[in-house]
Amino acid sequence: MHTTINIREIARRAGVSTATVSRALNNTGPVREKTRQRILAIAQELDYRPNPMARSLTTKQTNTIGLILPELVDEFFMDIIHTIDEEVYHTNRFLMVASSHSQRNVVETLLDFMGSGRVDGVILMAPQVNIEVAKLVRRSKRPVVLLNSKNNQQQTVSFSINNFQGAFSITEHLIKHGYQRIAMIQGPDGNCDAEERFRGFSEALAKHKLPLHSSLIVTGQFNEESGYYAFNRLMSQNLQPDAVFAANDMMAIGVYKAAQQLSVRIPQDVAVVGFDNIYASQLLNPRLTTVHVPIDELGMKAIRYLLRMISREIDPAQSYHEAISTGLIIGGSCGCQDLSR
Amino acid sequence: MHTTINIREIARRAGVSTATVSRALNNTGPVREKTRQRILAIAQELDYRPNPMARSLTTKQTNTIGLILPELVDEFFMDIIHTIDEEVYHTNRFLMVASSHSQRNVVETLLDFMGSGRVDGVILMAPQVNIEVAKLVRRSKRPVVLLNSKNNQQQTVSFSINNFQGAFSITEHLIKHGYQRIAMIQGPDGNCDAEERFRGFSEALAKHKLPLHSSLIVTGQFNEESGYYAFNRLMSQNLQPDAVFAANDMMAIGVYKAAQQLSVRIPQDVAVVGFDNIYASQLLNPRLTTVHVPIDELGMKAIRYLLRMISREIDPAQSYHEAISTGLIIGGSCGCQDLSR
DNA sequence: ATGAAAGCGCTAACAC
DNA sequence: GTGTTAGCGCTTTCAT
Repeated sequence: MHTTINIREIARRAGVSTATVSRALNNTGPVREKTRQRILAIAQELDYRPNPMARSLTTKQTNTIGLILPELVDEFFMDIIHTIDEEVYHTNRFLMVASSHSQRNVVETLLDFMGSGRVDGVILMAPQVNIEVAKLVRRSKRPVVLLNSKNNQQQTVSFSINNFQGAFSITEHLIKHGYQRIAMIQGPDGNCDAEERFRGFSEALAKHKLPLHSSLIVTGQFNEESGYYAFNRLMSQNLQPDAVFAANDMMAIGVYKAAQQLSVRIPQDVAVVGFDNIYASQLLNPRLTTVHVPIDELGMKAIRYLLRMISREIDPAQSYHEAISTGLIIGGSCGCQDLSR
Repeated sequence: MHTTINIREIARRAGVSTATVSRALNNTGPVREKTRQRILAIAQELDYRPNPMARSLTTKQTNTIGLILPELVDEFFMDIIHTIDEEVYHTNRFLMVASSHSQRNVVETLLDFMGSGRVDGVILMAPQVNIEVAKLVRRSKRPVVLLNSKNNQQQTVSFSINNFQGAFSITEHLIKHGYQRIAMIQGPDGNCDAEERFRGFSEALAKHKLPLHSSLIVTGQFNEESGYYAFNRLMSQNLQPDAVFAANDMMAIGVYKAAQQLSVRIPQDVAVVGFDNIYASQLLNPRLTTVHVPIDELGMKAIRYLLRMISREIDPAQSYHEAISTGLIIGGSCGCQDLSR
């Protein structure tokens, strides 16, 4: 088994110095055309591939992007990975993916990624970013782009879904249907997506002078199971809702399951709407009315911005925030004539 | 902004040599306990993190695992990533993810990952692995584990779903229902999952002496749209099926949509079954009868095996193959009493 | 246009 | 138990 071929070997065979080989291969500095050709030919023939570690050691560039997600489940996160991979691939870089296995660990993962120079930059999705993490991000030598974090973090770069606007619109949509007792199944405490969605909900109620019944507000965990239990709880009390806004589609699916068991008809007895527009939401019967989250756009903007920070085309110290608009997807679950089936 | 702190700085402050620091930090070789403590304290205080590139350069280990998937879409692949990340994380490694953006590119990605030593090993899912790739894998210096590839590749390590068995069972299940004209919507040509599923289907028919009508075999692309068109085609011909086996759930979803538009009732008019048991399949009405694919187990076995190859606990030159059994998920779409709703 | 040589930060013989 | 030193493979001044 032949030993790994390195730049010295190429240089030796071409009868030049390693410096020249380096210049020829990287198009950095002048090399006589003839020499260039010779070097390239030899490198080609030997299938030479520069050792990325050695290169990184000198250049301090890894050509690697880090992506930290809260969890590695759901098509939602898959879409993020997909979009970012696409962009990373086209710029000849690599993608490291990690999930923040616990809140404590966002910090560790971040440190491992950045502190030691394993990546050139990080995209961090952390709907529950705490102060410690925020501090870390601000101090980081490598650029970091935040996704769906509290947008009041100063001195950071972040992109997020306009949760407020989405929640506000869909709530107004329910109000225009004439529903009077609109319940909300909130997302988990401390999750800023959840908070913003709740804010959109309550401000829409306020605008239309509808009361906010505390008994109609329950908290879920953004998963199917909690939606299921939440709906059961809502229907078992005196004040029953005529419409339910689940803070995400997974919980809405739980609502559908519970409704079926309780023989509650959607939307005749209770209207249901969600948030995210996941693939499964279109399979529900009736199709779920929900808020479309342009996840591709989110990922795309984040990675493009990060790459420009890395190339210093944008000053990494400059803070920036952008909220991406959502859109309403009308199904039959809100009481509208469902056009999709 | 202070310059990056390195091992020399730690050594200087501790009044020892870099060698000692290295030994203390890595628990390799003897260090007097008192010295150890001092070094550790200083490292801690300065929040010192060894440069992984420098380390890799000497040790020839990257602590990074490469994962190459056909595409970065679907919960299916997300589950793979999830499982592998979990294991990778617990062994203090990192995960690089890439999709083989085109068949041509499996080769390039593989070469980039391995040839240059960016990763310690690779998990490659390539249902259409060609000869060029197979050769590459066999020659590779770094261990490679193949997922769902043709299991007749010699001298490789591979894990796969037992597609044959799954397809055979579910086809037999349909036969036991008494269906006589069972159609199959196949997966794409050259895809070995697809081929095996078809083989299971046709052998089951053969075993029960049922004819294989070529007009009842159509080819899809493993996506919803192609399932939709395939079903339309099947229903528009003289010989209409009384049951349809879609080679994966996504195509089965397409079948459901087409059936609804054609006012074909499932299972009264035509029974439908799928393969994969994706999340969405349980949302269909009636719930889809399908084959459960233990994707977690697949990912887990692959990564565990790979790690053992990397640690030389297992000889990487030794070839190995294991097929993971599937299970039947009974819904209402095959004509069985659906228990789930 | 090319080469010599320093150095990136770390590990691992080998010496003491 | 600790230090010296030679790399690992590459890029990059600085000469020439």
